[in-house]
Amino acid sequence: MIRMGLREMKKRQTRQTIAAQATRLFLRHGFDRVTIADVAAAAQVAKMTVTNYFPRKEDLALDLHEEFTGLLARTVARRAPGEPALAALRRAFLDAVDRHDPAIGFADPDFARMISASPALVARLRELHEEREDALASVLAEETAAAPDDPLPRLVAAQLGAVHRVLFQEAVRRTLAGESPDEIAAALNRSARTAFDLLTPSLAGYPHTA
Amino acid sequence: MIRMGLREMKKRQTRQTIAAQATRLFLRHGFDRVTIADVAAAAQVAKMTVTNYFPRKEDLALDLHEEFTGLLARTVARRAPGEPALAALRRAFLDAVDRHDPAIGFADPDFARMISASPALVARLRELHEEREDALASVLAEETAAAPDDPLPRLVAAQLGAVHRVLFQEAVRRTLAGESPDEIAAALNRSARTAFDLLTPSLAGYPHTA
DNA sequence: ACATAAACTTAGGCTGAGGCCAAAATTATG
DNA sequence: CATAATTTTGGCCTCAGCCTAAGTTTATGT
Repeated sequence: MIRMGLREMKKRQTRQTIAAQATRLFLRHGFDRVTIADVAAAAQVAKMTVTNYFPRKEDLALDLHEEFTGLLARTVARRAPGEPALAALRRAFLDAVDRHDPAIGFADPDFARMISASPALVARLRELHEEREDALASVLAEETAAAPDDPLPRLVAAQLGAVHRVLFQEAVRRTLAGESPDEIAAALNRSARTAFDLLTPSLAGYPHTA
Repeated sequence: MIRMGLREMKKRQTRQTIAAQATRLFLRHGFDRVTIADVAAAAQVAKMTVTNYFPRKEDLALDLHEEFTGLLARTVARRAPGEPALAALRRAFLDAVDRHDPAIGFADPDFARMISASPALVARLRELHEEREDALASVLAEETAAAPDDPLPRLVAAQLGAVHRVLFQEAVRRTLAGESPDEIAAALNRSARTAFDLLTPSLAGYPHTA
């Protein structure tokens, strides 16, 4: 049994209730037409409490953060010793496609519609993609013991991040177009192979183990 | 002489005055501490007039839009027939470095500081990078007569866009660090070569003219 | 030249996000 | 059981973004 006081239990409970009510309202009425006050009322807490748990309104809808932004960095950090980053990410992505993993873009059509319809959420998603790329760049810089102003880790992270961003967007686009998860998976599989094949000549040897 | 009515003249004048006053205030006090009402007062117009010309407050500080977002697409569209996109962009970027072109990240330290200090402006900059990438993707898709769901043009555009984004960020970072334009140009030249060399194995043959 | 139409500007008000604060309620700790 | 730490609360404030209705200026057709 995990050590956890009553206080922490209640916090989780409150946070969970707020997020659940928020998601419910957002899906029903659209992100922009639901106010923080509405969420607070539905969760039966004060407006300020909502803000305490979710500093920005967008976080109410995109409560992934750590899981999402650390995805690429974790995959690379945990890969087999000596394996190129590109190969590890390729494998991980294709696995995620098979799992219909939400982290690479699989989502309910309603959820996808909610996100796409809101400029604020789209902007937040852009920010998350960037954070994810930065985290990957950090791992690559560390691993290769690159000098602080060596542009290579950032460049490689940008290439790899770009691939994942484009594939994420394709998943969302197809979801909005009404395709089934299996159709989307098949298409993503093809696109991913195209993408990773494209980068292979440039990145297959990174990081250099020489 | 260009044909232009009195009305259009006045509009330009008003827009120019608003933008100038806004920039002056932003540089002096910081973006977030200047309100639209302040700008309106300084430009001696109504608050709503400011909003009419610049729907978003961020546009008051980043009034580049067309010039910036069309940069890559234009370079590729106007390159010599048969020249790879990568080669054209490489040449254009290195030229821009020599020119200390603001469009690739050269800016006054004060201006750079103003942008970086404001989350809203940083977010807007992300959005502009994305628009630029989308414009490039459109040109590439058109040129290669790619099928609507062919991921290749988007992937290539993402790679090329990523390079430009990383280099832009490096320019800003070095500006904030107090480096001189010449120092920055020298560093950017090296980084750009690294970046374009990195992509060469993957992209030198795109688009295929076969 | 004049009247009418079109376009732009204006003042004012409204909503909602985000930030702040002091007080009350709740939980933890000695 | 008392005291300290934390969370919640309600209320207040500023400002961006949007709207409306009216006023002003410029363009157009007769």
